[in-house]
Amino acid sequence: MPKNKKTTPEPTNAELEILQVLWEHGPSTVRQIHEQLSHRRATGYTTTLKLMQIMVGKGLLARDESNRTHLYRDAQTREKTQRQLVRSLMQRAFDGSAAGLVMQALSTQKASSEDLAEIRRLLDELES
Amino acid sequence: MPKNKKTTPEPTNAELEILQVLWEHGPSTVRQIHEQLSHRRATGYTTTLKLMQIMVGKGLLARDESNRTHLYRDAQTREKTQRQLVRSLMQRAFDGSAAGLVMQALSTQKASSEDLAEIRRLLDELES
DNA sequence: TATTGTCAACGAAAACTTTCGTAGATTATG
DNA sequence: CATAATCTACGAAAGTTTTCGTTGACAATA
Repeated sequence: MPKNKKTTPEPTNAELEILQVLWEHGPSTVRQIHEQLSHRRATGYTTTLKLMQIMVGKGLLARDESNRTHLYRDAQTREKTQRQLVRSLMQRAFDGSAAGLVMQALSTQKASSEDLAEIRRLLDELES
Repeated sequence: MPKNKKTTPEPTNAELEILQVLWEHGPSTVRQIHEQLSHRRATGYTTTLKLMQIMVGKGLLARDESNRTHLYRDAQTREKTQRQLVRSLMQRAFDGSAAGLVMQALSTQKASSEDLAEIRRLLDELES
């Protein structure tokens, strides 16, 4: 009985870690997610399970229950989730300024020259 | 007896709202912050006060107690805090990719052509 | 079939964040 | 001076997130 909220809530930090694994590996079981997660953080299996159940409740994940071992996948596209997070940070810390955020991002960590080229291409698109 | 943590923790959402007001108006009293804040959210004066006291404890704010009415200011520069948040989001949702984050940010909201030009300048710098 | 292992479900504890009521001190006002 | 207003401090309640122990169902296997 999924909740019927208008908007999907933002994933919490722990939830995002699970999403990252799903983004990298595609639909997975709890066991698989937990396996990957345990390389980064030290939490129990049931913690991961519980989080994923909560995420289904929130509409962040969907699952296939046709087998005993459920298969989970992201309910939103990666891009949609990322956009939501970026928009949120932009509002909360950059007063809504995309340029401000972009500039901090670029000065924060060196992007590869391919990345920079791709950003240029995007700029060209946006200006046309 | 201030804590002596090596790194300043990330501001929470409510804390970030307070920082935004400080960024806009400069060093302020609790009353002033609360006044500004009340335009966006509905919380009591003591809530704002308590948050700001916690923020001092965390090292997010500093205060001048020489007068009865304390004067608060940000303990980190705006840019430092923003970079910290951007870096965190980059890690948590973009697998450390600055380019990925930048591209979502640019496609999220139209930046002005001056902004775009400024970003180009930054790209030029980064490539040299 | 009996034992062992894996799974989902549940609930509650622990940790963290946000809220505000109350108290005591200081300053302003009548 | 007495009263009211304003401020900091404190602590605890309410809300949210993260953690994990335990249980019962099912499956693999000896």
